[in-house]
Amino acid sequence: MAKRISTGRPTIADVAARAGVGAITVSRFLRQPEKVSEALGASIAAAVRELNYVPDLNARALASRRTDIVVVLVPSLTQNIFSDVLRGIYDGVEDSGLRIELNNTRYSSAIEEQQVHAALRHGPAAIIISGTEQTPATRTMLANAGCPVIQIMDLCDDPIQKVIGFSHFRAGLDMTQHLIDSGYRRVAFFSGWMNARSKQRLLGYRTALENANLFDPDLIGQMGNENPHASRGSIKDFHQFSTAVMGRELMLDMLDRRPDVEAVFCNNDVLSIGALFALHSRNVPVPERIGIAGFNDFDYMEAAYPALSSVRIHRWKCGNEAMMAVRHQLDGGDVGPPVVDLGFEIMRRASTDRHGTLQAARQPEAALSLS
Amino acid sequence: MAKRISTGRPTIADVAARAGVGAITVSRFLRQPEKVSEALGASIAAAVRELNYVPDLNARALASRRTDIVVVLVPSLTQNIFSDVLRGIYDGVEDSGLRIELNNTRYSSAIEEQQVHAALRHGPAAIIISGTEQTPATRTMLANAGCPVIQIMDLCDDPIQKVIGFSHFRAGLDMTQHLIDSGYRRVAFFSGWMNARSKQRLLGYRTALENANLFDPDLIGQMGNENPHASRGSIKDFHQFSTAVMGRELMLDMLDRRPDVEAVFCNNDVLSIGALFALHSRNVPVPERIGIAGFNDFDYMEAAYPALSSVRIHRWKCGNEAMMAVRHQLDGGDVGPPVVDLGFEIMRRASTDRHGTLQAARQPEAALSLS
DNA sequence: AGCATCCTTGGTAGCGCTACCATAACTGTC
DNA sequence: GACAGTTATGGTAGCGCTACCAAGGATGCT
Repeated sequence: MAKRISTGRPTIADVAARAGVGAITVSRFLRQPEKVSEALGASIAAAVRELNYVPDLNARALASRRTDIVVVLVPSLTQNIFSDVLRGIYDGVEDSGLRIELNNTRYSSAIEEQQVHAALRHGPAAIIISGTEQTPATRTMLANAGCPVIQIMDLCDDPIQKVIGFSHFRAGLDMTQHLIDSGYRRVAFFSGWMNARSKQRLLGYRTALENANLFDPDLIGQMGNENPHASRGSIKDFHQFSTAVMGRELMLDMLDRRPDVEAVFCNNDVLSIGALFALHSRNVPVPERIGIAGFNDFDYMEAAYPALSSVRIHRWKCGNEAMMAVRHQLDGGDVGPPVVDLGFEIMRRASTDRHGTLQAARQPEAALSLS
Repeated sequence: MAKRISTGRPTIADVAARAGVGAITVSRFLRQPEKVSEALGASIAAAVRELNYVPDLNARALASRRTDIVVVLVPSLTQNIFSDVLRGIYDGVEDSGLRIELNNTRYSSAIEEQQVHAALRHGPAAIIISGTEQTPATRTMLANAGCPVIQIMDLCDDPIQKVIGFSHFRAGLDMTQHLIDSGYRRVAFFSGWMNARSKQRLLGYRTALENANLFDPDLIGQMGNENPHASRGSIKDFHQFSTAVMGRELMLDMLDRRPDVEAVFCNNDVLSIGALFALHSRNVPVPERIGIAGFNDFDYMEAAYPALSSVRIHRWKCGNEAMMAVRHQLDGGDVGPPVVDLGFEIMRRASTDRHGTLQAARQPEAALSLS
């Protein structure tokens, strides 16, 4: 009778006995098969198969002080932005044996710090963290984590190890410039609650308008000053950061307050959908009277009538490249360039095509496609 | 010189030495403080604080054969449905010390089976799994997992331990009935790729129409027969299950094919948005000429013009109740009722209000709210 | 007082794996 | 053919924690 209840599952010692080798050789074969001769490898593989042996990950973790867990920290689960990033991460994890521990930081540095601290307790294989605005304590912990650390969805000059993302400032700047170039003068900015990255986009908006001598602070519409995620209370009547209802209300309010508004740049696509419906309800012609642009380029932007312009950002790619970088490093590869700029794309569609140039240009195409 | 490089972090032995007690007493104090006398507890707590001791989770896992990891399996990250469920789970995990390992099964039973198998290798604290359609092998593994197992987002008669969700069949049935009651006769059904739960909703739709002698298979519009998630190839040009563009195309096609169509029940809100824009583009009056209903009740349904009817399902609550049930069980509580039906709500809005009854009924309310 | 019972505390012996070192076998060089 | 250098294999000793058992002291009862 054993003193301790064992799992009953075969252990590495069972495999070693059956294959007639030392336990350490089995361990070595499982992790670095090339270091074991072919003959032994074959008999070990056979023993593993016959016993249906599966290594115990906890024992491995204790002995090696390293797990297979990639810790991912995202600020929010509400927005599809991060589901796309996560999809990229999951599509990159396949067949790697890595597991993903997902943490929700709720846009709170304090929660993020605590989660990083907790995560380091079990020696993660790697850490993927959203944004570049970590607290000094978090940065220090991450710098000393002893594993790959990838920051994503933003850019900065001094990443902890590596950052993969794009410039929110430039994205805001370029879309605003597009609106100006399309002939709109009084360009509004709509947003829900703003995080650090939203603020960069707002700064880009402001800069573009200031450069054109068109900036008017009165045209900035914002709802929801609190960070609904960071608070622990009132979980049930949870608020989202940006909703279509907010976009509608912002638009209706702006129409009343500033009927001379010519275009709105929405910090989030979902706001732009709400704004569009508000204009529909008031029979305001889009894009002739008022132009609309969003941010993120979710799929419904293209389907809208009129189709809505937006800034396409590479969410899936961002997550996927981060995971690929992690795997590359875990396989012994180098870190590569510390800053990877994935860029973005200004999607010019009917909703900002004030003078019908887009349609005119497209006409021949459409004709061709019908032939 | 130690034979093995230790972490350098204080261990339980260091704490025990400092507090002048046995290591096991420290361990006991950390896990079940009530079993240790107050005097010793105080000095142990002091030692923990002074040394900044943090237990090693991997060692704990190896010795106790149980981790703090709750394994969550969802079929998709694409749809906001599951981000809401996840939010509920995360809102329930706070301050529990539990960690979440998120797996994406891609609507594939084979992948799900493999992930459950892998997850059980590290003795999870609990498992939360979407749906009730597990393979026999998966069911067996889960039944023997030796930890709480909660199935969510659907119902069945024989849960593995406990199921928390709602009836997709009844939801489909009730919404279709609502359309019939609103005066629509030729009611279409739009869907993208369909999973088991979507099929239940379709069955509800069909049943309601058959009961009213109105079923017409020609009015079912569907796009995307493949399961884009289960395949491993072509990850980059990834398709979503249901998109607004699909909804638009389905609507345009239906208008051409069956101009007599009177209403559409979309299996997903995002399809209904596309359908609405398609009708806008053809100047078809909603809800007078054609009614539209969706499923999920995302926030933009209320903001649309006209506001879109939908089936509100309790995604957040589903995730949250699952997590609460897990914690209750881990704290030694009982499993409770094996089947928890969270129900759903038919949100009647302007898009299905063919005869203006809703508006008429609301008028007094609106007047009151202005006073 | 004597005995049974409960509660608190500690010692021992692993959990299943891998790091470190040692050894043996093989290779190539002069 | 002797030597160094390389490669393949194994033994030992933990990694840091907790399950199990035992012992001692306190309590309650007859």
